[in-house]
Amino acid sequence: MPELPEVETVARGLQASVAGRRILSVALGKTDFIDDPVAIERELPGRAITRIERFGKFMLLKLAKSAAPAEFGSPADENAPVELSEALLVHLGMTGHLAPHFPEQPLTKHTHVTFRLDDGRELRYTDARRFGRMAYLSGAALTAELERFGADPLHVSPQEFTQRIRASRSRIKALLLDQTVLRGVGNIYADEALWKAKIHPAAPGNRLSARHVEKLRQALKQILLRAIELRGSSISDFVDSNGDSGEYQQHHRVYGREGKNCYRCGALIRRVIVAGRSSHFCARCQRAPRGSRRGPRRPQKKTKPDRARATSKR
DNA sequence: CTCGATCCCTGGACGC
DNA sequence: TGCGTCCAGGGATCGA
Repeated sequence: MPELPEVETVARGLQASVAGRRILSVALGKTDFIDDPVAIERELPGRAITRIERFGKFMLLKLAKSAAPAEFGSPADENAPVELSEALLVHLGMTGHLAPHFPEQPLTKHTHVTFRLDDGRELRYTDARRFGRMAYLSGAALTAELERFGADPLHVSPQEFTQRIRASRSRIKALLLDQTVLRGVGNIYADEALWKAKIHPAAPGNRLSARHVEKLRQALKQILLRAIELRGSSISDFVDSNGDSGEYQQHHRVYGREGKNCYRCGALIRRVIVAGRSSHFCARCQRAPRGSRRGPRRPQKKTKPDRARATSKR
């Protein structure tokens, strides 16, 4: 469940611990979560990690060709100050970890990528479920990839936020989770922000008042900033690049509190599926939108004819 | 345009 | 103790 605060925490840790290091070699394990494994093996060795930043739920390890001694008389250099942008994108998915280790530390299970660094350490990526993603991108491909994503909830202007939310009839919970609308928000912080702003997760974006939308923007930003201060939420196995847990899970108001009392009004916290995700909310504080009745929802209990093995792939 | 369903994957929780 | 089953969840994809 690494979302924006958790990824920010990890990125800051890596910025402090491995920025400036050069990658000497790459070792890959399972690669089905890597866009182009061959490109990783080919391009990364020799590159320096100049900086680590968060982009939505991604970490961007910015790379540079480390002082490949220019050949004599390579005139193009002046106008082409190195590849303007090349980076390794790392998405932690649900269970991804990226952290430096000393070579003598035993490899933990599910370690799929190891970058040997020029200071003797290894930057290791582990991911049990492999819901994460890794990709080496440069130039136009990098730009195009990043442009797919929406606004950063920490920096989006009130105007843009309002425009993005009210432009859609989708339910607000779906909009918050949609990375092309906002980048970085996941299930936990979406629920927390909606609770704080007193908005029902199933409310259509275009039916929210301007006032509610602005309240939501502020709630989201406050919650994310506070969560970053507390180094994220550790609910399953999240730890930062130092192996430390976050603390924000102790401040959750609705997430994971189904059946407990609302901290604001005392009513029971409920959990329903919205946009295919568990959504926790207070039925009293967060009123259901008027027209959202949809009629009695047929539970449509378990539909497991059998484990269909029809993989399509690609 | 929007939605639900399905799949990917594994570990942990739970029932027997 | 151990096995089976369900669930979690970000994101891609497909059909409705």
